[in-house]
Amino acid sequence: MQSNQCQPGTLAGEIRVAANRLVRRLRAERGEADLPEHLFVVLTALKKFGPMTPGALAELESVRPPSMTRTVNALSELGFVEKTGDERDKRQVRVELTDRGIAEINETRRRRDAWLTKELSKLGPEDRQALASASEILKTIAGQ
Amino acid sequence: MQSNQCQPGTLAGEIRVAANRLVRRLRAERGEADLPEHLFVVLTALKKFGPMTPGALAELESVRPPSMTRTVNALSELGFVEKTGDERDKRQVRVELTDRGIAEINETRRRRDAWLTKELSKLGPEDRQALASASEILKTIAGQ
DNA sequence: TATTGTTATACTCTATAACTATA
DNA sequence: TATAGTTATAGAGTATAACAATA
Repeated sequence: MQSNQCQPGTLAGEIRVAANRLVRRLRAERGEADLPEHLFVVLTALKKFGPMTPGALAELESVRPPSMTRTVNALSELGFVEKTGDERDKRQVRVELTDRGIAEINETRRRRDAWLTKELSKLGPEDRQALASASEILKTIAGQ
Repeated sequence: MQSNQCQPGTLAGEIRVAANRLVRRLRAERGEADLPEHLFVVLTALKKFGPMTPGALAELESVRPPSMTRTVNALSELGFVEKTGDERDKRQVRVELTDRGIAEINETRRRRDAWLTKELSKLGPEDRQALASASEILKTIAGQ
């Protein structure tokens, strides 16, 4: 059932379809109060890696700089990040999590993954392990 | 390294971030000539399941009926599907692959996954197996 | 009345091109 | 000149609301 998908070409299509379908489903399941995905991933990136420039965030998330400018501004208006100028290179901007941003990550995490968490709880440990491994692999591939 | 992601809650976040990042990356890698993802997945669904109504396609892909109407019309204008009225229930529409649509699937598959296929070829068999398993699991979860 | 699908309209997220400020 | 970021504008894909046709 799975062995015939181990050729790289076929597998690529399977992965692409699965990822796109999941993203659409997650959007449909997301509650009104939840932060949109592209905002939330920036908060988690800042928590994981510390303060970053908009350019670095754009590269990490595979979007163009103007898109990240809008994302960062939206987070700033919500009070979840703070933009400060770099002293040494005044072209650069430092984007930093605020206390409210950190709190938002923690509160949101519990709420927003409710549907997917429930689905995952129905799986056996082997399936969960496969998903954990796959997540790591895909994040690495997508971030190159 | 992976065992700490096997709690359903944490894992949900990992999967969500990975899926969204991959979708963005695939969009960035996609060539000009390639069919957009939401059009392509409908062609593959019709190939796999045979002729379907727009409503069934919308449910399968987790989009709303008006969105699927636009998708099906775009495919119809490209000559890849044909819409015919149901004889017995004249409200319903039957969406069917054309020969050109079938050819498009085959031609496109080879082209469009080039980048991801190349990345997957660098992986070992265990990683590929994990991705194959994960794709199946995620498609099932997202399709419910 | 309920169901299937469409049209009209608007929102979200992204991109490219052009611009400003700094190095 | 080159780089970091922003502003202006447009395109793609989705949604909700209102509508038409049929059951």
